[in-house]
Amino acid sequence: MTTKSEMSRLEGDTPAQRLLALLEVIAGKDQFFTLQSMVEETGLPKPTLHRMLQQLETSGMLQREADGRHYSKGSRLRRLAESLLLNDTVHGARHAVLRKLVDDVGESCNITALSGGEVLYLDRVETSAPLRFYLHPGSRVPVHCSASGKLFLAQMAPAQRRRLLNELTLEGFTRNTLVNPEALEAEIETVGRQGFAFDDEEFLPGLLCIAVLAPNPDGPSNTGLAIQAPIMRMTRDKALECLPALQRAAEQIAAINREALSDAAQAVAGER
Amino acid sequence: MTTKSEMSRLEGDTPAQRLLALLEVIAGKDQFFTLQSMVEETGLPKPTLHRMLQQLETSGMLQREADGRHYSKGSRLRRLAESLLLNDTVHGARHAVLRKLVDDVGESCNITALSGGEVLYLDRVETSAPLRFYLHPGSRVPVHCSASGKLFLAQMAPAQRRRLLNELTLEGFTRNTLVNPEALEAEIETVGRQGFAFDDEEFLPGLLCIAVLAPNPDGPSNTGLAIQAPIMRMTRDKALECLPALQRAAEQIAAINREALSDAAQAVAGER
DNA sequence: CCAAGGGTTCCGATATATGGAACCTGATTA
DNA sequence: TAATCAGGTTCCATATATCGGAACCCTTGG
Repeated sequence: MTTKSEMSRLEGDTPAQRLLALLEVIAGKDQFFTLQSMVEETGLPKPTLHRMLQQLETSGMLQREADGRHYSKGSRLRRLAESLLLNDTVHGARHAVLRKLVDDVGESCNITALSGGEVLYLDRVETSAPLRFYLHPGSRVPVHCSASGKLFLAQMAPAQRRRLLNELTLEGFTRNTLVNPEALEAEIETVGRQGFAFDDEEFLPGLLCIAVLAPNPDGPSNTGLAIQAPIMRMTRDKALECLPALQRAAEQIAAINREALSDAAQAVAGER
Repeated sequence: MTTKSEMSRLEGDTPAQRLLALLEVIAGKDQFFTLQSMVEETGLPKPTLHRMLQQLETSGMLQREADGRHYSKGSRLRRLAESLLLNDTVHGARHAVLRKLVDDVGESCNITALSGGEVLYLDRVETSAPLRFYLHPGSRVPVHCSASGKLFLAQMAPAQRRRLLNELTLEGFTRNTLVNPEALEAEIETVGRQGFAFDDEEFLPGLLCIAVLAPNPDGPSNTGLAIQAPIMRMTRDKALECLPALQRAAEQIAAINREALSDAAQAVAGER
């Protein structure tokens, strides 16, 4: 079953990226593993893998058992993982705000960012209601058919926006998707004036979203916050009722971002 | 204060290892950071660091804020860390056994392995008693003056042992350190017969240890288990009273190792 | 309009990675 | 005891990535 099926051959353009991909495979293992088992799992040539594992071993990321054939995760790797998770209060704080918002409005919510001309889902908390859309952090959607995407567009300088939109094809996903540039411009103008945006089945049939930006007084914001619900439970009017809670949450997230930025500027070396 | 003090210039012999070291620095950051701040912290040339960060960004390990200057940890990095910690029940299980042993005997205990001719501390749980030696996982001590080290030596074939000891200098740390090869051989012989070993102030003055190996029927064991206590609270006789508890714990750890190995051999692809 | 402090790009010299093939090693089998 | 085999390890010519000084490009802020 693990023969030659769908192993992704450790994609990556550079050696370093391939090594990270290897680390991900290793991270998922809950047992000891051997060179050979990794060869089968990743499809990499044996000497290549041998070299990679050797590097990880000499740097203390992996360790070998007595037999010299089985590897397991080293203490340095574990410390790295712990440190990564411990020192991520920014994400933790954002996530807490998100969770609270989901509690308040009873629908799935997510935090988004503009990345490479697309909207990137940074984090997401699902409602507990049985009927729901399943979208996960890390996925991307086009700007022109996303509520927060339209907000990102609205805060751009016109020239900048035109440059971006010229490179993009306004792909139509549903009957409601704005594929006409003029219509999109008009919508963006409205959205910019209002300070919030809808996505009324413009990307997925049956999905209605409302979004705002985490306000950033010093310039454009790259943090969107959106509620997503099936139209079975949500209308534009109902969504508007959630707007205050949404804006409150957005302000909290803005405060978290602001703090993280100013901390970084000072770079105080205060460990606890 | 962060000017030119003691930044370690990201040690590492290969690019990949340097990148991992960079990841460790990033892991410790709890805020956004910029290229420039990393240059100051690591001493790496700007273009080099720029390339590294770029690689991490394009692979989703990092992400940039709206200003394009501040980086933060990406979702893929977070997932990697979570996966690393979640799928490490081997370590978790071992640690639980260790913790229980510390409860039972009331003194600090650790799990060790032989690595590159030295004894490596894999894990350690401290007693709560106020007076204690502070040694941490990842540190190394010479084989000839460590209780578990002597056990590792005792299970080697004589030729193998001689090869190792010939390369080592029997450095003396205390009055009790066995620096005489004949005396060491005799001790090893005793230790091998008994199945347990003492370190009676042979490495650190005032520190007494007793160790056993996690038994491995299929060959030599690379897992030692030791109790370490200050002589204020511990004598050889008292240590012997702890031996049954120690051996019980060692057997449990052996069972955990055995399981992890057989799982690995089968390499069943069962996710939950 | 001109600095100045970042970030980004260039590019030739250099160091690494690559992976097929050969080699070693210990365990099993004949 | 020798032949076999399944890993692991090493070799090495070639392809690729890294390195980092220097120059370039932005965005502030005077």
